[in-house]
Amino acid sequence: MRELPKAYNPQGAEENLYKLWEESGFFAPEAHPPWAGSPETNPNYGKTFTIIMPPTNANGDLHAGHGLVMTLEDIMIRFNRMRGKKTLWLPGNDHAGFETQVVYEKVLEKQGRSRFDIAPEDLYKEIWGFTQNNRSNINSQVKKIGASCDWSREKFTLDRDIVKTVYSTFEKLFHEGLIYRGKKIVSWCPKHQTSFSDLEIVDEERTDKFYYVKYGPFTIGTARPETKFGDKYVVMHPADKRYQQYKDGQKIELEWINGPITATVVKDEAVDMEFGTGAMTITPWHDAADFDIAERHHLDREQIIDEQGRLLPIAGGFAGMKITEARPKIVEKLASKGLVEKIDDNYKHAVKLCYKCNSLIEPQVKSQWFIKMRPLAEPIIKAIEKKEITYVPDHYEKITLHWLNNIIDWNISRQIIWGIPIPAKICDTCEGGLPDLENKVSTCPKCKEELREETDTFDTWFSSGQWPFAALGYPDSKDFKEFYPTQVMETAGEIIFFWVSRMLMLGKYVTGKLPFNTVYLHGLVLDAKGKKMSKSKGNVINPLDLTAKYGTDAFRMGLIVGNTPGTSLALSEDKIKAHKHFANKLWNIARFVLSHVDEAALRQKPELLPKHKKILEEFAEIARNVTADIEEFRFYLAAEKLYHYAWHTFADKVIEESKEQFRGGNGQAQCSAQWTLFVILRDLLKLLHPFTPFVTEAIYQNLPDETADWAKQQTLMIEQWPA
RNA sequence: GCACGCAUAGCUCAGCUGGUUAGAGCGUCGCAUUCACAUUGCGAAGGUCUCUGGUUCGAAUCCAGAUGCGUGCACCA
Repeated sequence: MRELPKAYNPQGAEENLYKLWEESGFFAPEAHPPWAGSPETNPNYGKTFTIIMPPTNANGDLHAGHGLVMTLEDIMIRFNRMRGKKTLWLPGNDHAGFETQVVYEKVLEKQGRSRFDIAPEDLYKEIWGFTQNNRSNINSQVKKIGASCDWSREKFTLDRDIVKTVYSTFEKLFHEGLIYRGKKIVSWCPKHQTSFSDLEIVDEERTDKFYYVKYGPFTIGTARPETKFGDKYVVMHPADKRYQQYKDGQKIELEWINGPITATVVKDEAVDMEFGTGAMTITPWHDAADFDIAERHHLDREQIIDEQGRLLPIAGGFAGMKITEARPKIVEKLASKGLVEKIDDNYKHAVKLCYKCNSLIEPQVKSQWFIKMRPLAEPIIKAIEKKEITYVPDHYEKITLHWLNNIIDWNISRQIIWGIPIPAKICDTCEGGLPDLENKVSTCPKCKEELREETDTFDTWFSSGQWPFAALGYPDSKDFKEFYPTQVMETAGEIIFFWVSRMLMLGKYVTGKLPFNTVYLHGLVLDAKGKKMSKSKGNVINPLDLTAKYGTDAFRMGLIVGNTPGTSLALSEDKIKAHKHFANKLWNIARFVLSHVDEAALRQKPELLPKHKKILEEFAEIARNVTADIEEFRFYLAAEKLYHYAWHTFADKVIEESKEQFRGGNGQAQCSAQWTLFVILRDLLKLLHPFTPFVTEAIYQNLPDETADWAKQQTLMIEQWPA
């Protein structure tokens, strides 16, 4: 008979429990509990289970979404560990290039400084220090969530060996013709002063003015008159009857914004005859569709707007103006020359914005490094079609296929200092470039000119896209050989293209094997009202406040119960509170059982009453169902079933009815009840452990040391799963 | 335009392969308390499962369509 304190106090218990686990050494896959060491006692002997933790951005605190990641992955890890698999959960941090630089720019801003005033190497050192501080901070927060990951294998995306792997991938891609340096139109953020890939751009529907402007004999439509200074090509559809008297290549003299120019007629099928007047002029330097037309017809292109978003000297009197202030003035000038035919005030169109600062994206023509994605995507499309990858929820399969089938080349150049430098030399004459890992090449192989060192860095996703094999020590390490490919990639549905799909492509390309065979995607964690959390809205919920208030187990249950994969979850404090009650209920269940169980009596299995046999059978059924639910990633159901069983079956019925046997004082009935209650409590703790590791361990540590058919382990974490 | 979702109690959502009176948490109302637990227990109210049609012995669940909401991608002179 044991006496537990009246209420469970998570605040006092959790830190020591985590320490107990960590010091036990069982976070590492090498350590196996006594029962797991042979195929006779462990049906999963020799099997591995590996999750590579999505590397946490080393630029701030843990947020609620991280809480969900850590909980989901910890559930899978603890479950598989208890099932006897050699289980590895590899933690890591991401330098998160652009994201971190943006965060750090805000830090600088507060100090009245700017990144453009700091020498690049000094800035790099500062951000390095910043991320190192954040790393240790974040790791301690991850521990508070209860993550049972192997800290001895923790990696950072800027570790020397990771960078080496990233470099060799870059070189391999280049030599196999899959990376090229090309002068193409890219999305440029005038605020952040860097180019992006297509994924960092968001669209927004806007209503603007649409101007009909006379262009010689034509009327052209435009929403951006400020880009039109250099327009010297007027394009129409070859089948457009309205313009059939104008021939492709025909020159026309006309009066334009800053005086007379010679325009050239171009016929191209990209023009939509239904839109505007069916005639348009093009600005290839600042518009992707125009760029394509210019490419097809080998037309000149000229920069009109500089990197800061100001007009260049070609704009004549408007040079130096920001485009927004220039626009009305330019329209005014056009109008004064009688060139504005009409203005439509209600033109709805989508504009492209920087996903981070919502600045208008100004496309620019730049020489950047691109990856040809088509050849990388093909094998993944085939793998998905052959069902070599399981998506949870499965509709992500279609979403991925749709994206892969329409994939475009990936710009991996970023004009920021915080990142992995692109190890290459570039030629300012031919604008080509080549990898030069050992700094050996000095003249351009094509034009024999002197090369200069590339100053751009890689898109962070280029390195994190290689994370599973890089973090495991590809190609020669023992870990890579033993744990790659991994089993599950669990991450946010939001980054399915950014990260998951690119990991599949780069992993398959570099190692020949898919990096994982199951992709589990969770939705967003929203605030209690269902709104996206953001610092500017001030509705960010700090997970550590909640764990401090209600206990980590309650927080974890609040994130898991009722949260189906792929759908977003409104994080309600009430729900977490309810699960604090659950943790306490569990504690009191244990309090009752342990105070009614005679340890000595457990050393011999009693003859069980038929009703107790039936109760144990029903419990075994629950255990089997829960096991199947976890194996099939229905954590929300498994958690709910256990919650329900513990409270409304075990406590409300089994325990209540057992009081009769304890009151009766009948020896056999009482022994049968004791045995039944104890076995269910013990095995219920095991089943609940992946979900609520702390309270279950706290109770476990108070269990008797042995029974007729069982001996207590060092920690509940390494007990054998009861189903 | 193409694609992918969602629609169930006042609120937030479950309902896994179609099968008896559709569930949970929170909220509301009532009752109970020295006996594991007030961080509690018991009970109640509250749902034509968006609509229409179909498949089926049987549909919240499968199929088709409609309506509403959301998301991604593309176009956007």
